[in-house]
Amino acid sequence: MELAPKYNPAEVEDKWYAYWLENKFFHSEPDDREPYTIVIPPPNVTGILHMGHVLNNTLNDVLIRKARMDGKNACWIPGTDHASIATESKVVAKLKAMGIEKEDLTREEFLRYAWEWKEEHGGIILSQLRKLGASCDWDRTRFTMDPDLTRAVIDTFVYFYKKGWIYRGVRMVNWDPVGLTAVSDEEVIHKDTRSELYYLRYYVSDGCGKPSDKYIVVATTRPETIMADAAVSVNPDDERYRWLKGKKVLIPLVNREIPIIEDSYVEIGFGTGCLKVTPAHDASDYEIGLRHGLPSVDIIDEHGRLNEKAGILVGEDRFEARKKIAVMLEENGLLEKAEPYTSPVGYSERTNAVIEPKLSAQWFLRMDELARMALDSVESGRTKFIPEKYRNIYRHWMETVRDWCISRQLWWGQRIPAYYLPDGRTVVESTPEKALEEARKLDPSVTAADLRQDEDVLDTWFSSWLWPISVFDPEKPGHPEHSPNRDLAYYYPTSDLVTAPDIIFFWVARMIMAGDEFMGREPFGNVYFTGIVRDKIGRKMSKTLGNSPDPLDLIKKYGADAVRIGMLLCTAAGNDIFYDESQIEQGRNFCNKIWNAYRLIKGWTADDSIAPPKASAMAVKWFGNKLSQAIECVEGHYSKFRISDALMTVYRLFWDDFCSWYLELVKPAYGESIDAATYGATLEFFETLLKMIHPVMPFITEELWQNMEERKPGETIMFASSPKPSGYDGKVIADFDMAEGTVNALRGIRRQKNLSPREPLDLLIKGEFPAEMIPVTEKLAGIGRTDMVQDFGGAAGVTFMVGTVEMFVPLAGHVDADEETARIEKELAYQKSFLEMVRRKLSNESFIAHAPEKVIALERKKEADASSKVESLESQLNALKNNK
RNA sequence: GGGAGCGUAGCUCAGUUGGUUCAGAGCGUCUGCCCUACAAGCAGAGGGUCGGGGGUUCGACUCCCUCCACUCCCACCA
Repeated sequence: MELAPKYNPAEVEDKWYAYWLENKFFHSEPDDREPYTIVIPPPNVTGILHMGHVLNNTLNDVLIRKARMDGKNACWIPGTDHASIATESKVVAKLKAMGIEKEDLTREEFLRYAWEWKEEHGGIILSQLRKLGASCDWDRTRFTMDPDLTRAVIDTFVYFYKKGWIYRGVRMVNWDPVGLTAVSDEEVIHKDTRSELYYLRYYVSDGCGKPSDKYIVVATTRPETIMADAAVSVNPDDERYRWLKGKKVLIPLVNREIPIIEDSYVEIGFGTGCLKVTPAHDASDYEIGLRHGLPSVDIIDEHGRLNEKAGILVGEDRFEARKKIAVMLEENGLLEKAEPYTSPVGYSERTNAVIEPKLSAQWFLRMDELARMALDSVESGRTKFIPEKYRNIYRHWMETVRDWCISRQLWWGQRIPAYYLPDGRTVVESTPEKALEEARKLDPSVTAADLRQDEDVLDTWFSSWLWPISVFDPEKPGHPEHSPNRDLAYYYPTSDLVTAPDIIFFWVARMIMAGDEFMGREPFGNVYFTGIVRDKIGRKMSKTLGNSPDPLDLIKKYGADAVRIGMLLCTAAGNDIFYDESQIEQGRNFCNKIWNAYRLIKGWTADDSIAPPKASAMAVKWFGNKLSQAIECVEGHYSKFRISDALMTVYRLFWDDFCSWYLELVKPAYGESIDAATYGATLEFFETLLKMIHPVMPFITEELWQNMEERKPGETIMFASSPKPSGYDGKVIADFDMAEGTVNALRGIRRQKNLSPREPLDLLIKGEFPAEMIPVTEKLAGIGRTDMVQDFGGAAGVTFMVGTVEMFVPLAGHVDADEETARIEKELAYQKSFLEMVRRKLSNESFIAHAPEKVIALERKKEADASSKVESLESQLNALKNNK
């Protein structure tokens, strides 16, 4: 088969992916090999592939393919997450477009639509991952709302409830007025936001609920909440307001009387030193309210609009109300001033709505014990973070974490298994039947119809945190005593987790907690944190900015291998990566380089009657050593998760050492055959290189590996064993470096003297040059004859040095004595000053006294080398003068 | 406001207990080449007083202090 001069990924990718699937190469079953397990960070079921997924899943795939070739039983569990809020809001939007309001539907009707939507759009992202080459065990695909995984979630809830760690209570929570649900602390993003700081006049009451002539000024960013004020607080040490003690003030506009209280929470120096206390709409005010027994008046409804209790501006959105009330205050002379002000405001992570602190009944999971165990697991090193800096972040979170609000006022998700008796008492059981049974123990007259199940569902992360356990054995969560099934026993704990740092608290920390609680050990050994993919100028990729390319377009244009390597080339763990299409181009170019190297090799005809030329024999010997050295280096990088370094090592090995040096050295003259021994070695090297590249570039390596020779059906490079280092002779590599240096110098001379590469030169060498490298330099530098000499004689030519070895090329008629003299003098000056520096160091008594032997010996060697160079350069100068 | 981290070539980054002729790599830039594997290529070149200042040391990109810049995480100053 004739190979095209350019690699065409489109022709090969689908073919090999289908082949891998057909043969179930990705599928894993427990056996007696060592397992290597990864669970995918499950993407949203309705999500589509973006560059962050590409980065993450490429890394996962590299690790899993590497492990597979290392002989481990590699298992990568794919799946998706039901993503409660995100999916529900998509479904709501879709229904709205169809003219259906969620409020008009029953829970069952809504869920029917939601499941329809999930069946239609769910899992698109998984099929996109296939285009990328992800070698997931698709037979094990999971969804967090699969019936048995849902069961695991419910059982977990029941378990913690019975343990006393889950409780329901009325608390100040983060309310998302767009998503219409409470969210956890982690789902609130604080952003500095520009607003106004309003200075309002609160008149002191005359004692009969009428304003006196005295007033105080209160600064607030939220004037629309004044109707919910329960007090105005000052600091007890604030001299300025001592006179206010025991007085009452009137809320502007509505003239309701509220007390002056004293609380040290109030900063004397901030604003006016007076704080309006609004317990229902501010978390810290709520605390103050509790301390002082103040009433809570909730004037904002679930949509963020003022309700009837506000008395004025009823039905207005909170931000509209703010503007309007500012005008009203102004008109009534109650607004002292308003100034621009920037302060942190909480936004919903999912809907980007401004969070409204709201008092409501929610379910919480106690974090203290779980956090303590999970902290220990990282502190002790049982779970390693890469890079390590995340340990600090993790520790800080664990030490300050508050109880986890796990209830959501949504329908899409796992419904909380709490059932209320008519008298308000609660039973928590995994099924309605069990609940009824328990309820009857409390009140024998209760019927199934009397029991009312809690309307809320659980936070999505309350199911995701079980992922590394439940994908293997859904029976286990909630049942620590249950003995693990075969899969769980074999695959758990998983090996490595690759994920983005922004879900370290949402997901990573909580998985560790669940692992500790139910399995008694952490769910993974290493957590590798990727960076965030940004565009060239550092902006986060986002749909609205339109700076995020569609990975599938890139794959179409450059090939999956190119996209993979392009993403990996510049990704140090934990560093954000600055995406630039040129990286993908570089990846494509590398594919092409591999392709063409193969075309060259394949074009040769081997002849076993030819003896290997000395240059080829040397090349084989050298590259064998070089290869082994590189393998060792790459293994080292992998073991430290330095993926881009591993990749770069292979890249340079292939491009520079293999293509530029090795292939050029063994390449037969045009039209001639290659000796069979060298040819065989070359194929072997090439195959080894393919194996090294395969984890990163699975498609092209499979294509070429299959093309190299007739493979048996069912054979694949995927299971070819990783190349192992076999030791190497540093001397051979160093000697070859010397030869490379010589070749480079000679090429320089040719260029400088404008000599054709075809015109053979003679080379005289004075000093220790490895004789076996002579064929190498001769072949690559076009040397006709090489002589080892004591003296260069007096002929005209160019003298140069490689390391400390002097070399000479006779070039009668090409030498410009003045030019040579200038060049040598320049070099001489440098060497002399270098020598002087070294000697100064060596004559420093302190240095001799303190420095270790090794360092001193090294300096002496430098001195010797430099002085021999000086000597040589000086004699070269003399020779030039004598020739004149 | 608290905490963490970073600052090395135009860009992205290496530099592994302070000591190799150590100031590096890839990409980009510039110069010259279509020499039958590859112009998605080949052969070369230029480019950094390692953020500033101080200190410890025989010796500092590396350790300490300080200042400056940037980034991230956490956070109830209205």
